[in-house]
Amino acid sequence: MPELPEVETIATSLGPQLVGRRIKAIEKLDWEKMVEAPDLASFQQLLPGRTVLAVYRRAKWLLCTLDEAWTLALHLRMTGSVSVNDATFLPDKHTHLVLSLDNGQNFFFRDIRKFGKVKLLDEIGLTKLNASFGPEPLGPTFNPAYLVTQLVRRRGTLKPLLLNQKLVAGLGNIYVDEALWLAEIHPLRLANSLVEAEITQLYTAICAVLRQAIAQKGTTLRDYRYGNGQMGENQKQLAVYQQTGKPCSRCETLIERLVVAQRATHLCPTCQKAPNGKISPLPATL
DNA sequence: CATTACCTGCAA
DNA sequence: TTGCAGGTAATG
Repeated sequence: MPELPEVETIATSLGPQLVGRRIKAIEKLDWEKMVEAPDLASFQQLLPGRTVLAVYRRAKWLLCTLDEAWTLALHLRMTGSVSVNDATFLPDKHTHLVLSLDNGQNFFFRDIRKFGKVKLLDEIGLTKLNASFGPEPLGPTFNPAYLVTQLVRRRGTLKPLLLNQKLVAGLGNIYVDEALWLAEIHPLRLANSLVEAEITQLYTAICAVLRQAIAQKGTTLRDYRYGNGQMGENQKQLAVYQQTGKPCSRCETLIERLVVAQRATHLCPTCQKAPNGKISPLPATL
């Protein structure tokens, strides 16, 4: 579910609820496979007693800086959500991790599909996690020049590359489709076929869709919530994602759905001209 | 590069 | 009943 804007929104709302709190105990942990590191016994031994110093996001990871140089890292994957609740609120069957806090509240990690992951990282683990991702798209090292150097030397289809967290961190299926529509670029274009002007346009579009989505507190399609169960608003702004059959807001052509890299992909076939050799000849205007 | 696996719930 | 879902790792 959550991509960069959703995890960013969650981190922002979670910070005031967690920073300064001490974790008293692990009250529930009934899906042990979600603990990726360290081993389960160490996780259970090390976490109680830690104090939360900061909450932030890197890529799609939600990171809680703890004392003694530990970091609690959570990945929500498709259906994960977190919340902080009064002690009277009991976890349901999908809530697989509950941490009691020193103010009497409980931190919940709920995940219907059980794809979510939690790790307790030392400084080396955190460094390795950071190194496994490309630049933050809204940070200083992601810029048109970087995108040019990355795309010109890569073969392969554009959309899967944009989903690759090593190229740029935090994009997922929603925002890749939205950015490609905004940039008027077809998802099946080969990465090394883009000219510089298109790459600059793509860069601008990626930043724009992410900034708008953050301003809208994320896209709630089904499960995503932030804060006290609130829904995002960005689903009202989607141009193509899950808009199959509706008219394009730029040209009125009906939005189409296809499958690219095994992922549902939405586009305007008029605005986003078909790539050479894949669907139809590339118009000379490109 | 494509396919499969990991899981559950929901809509068609 | 089938297909589909915001993600990613593992496997041919």
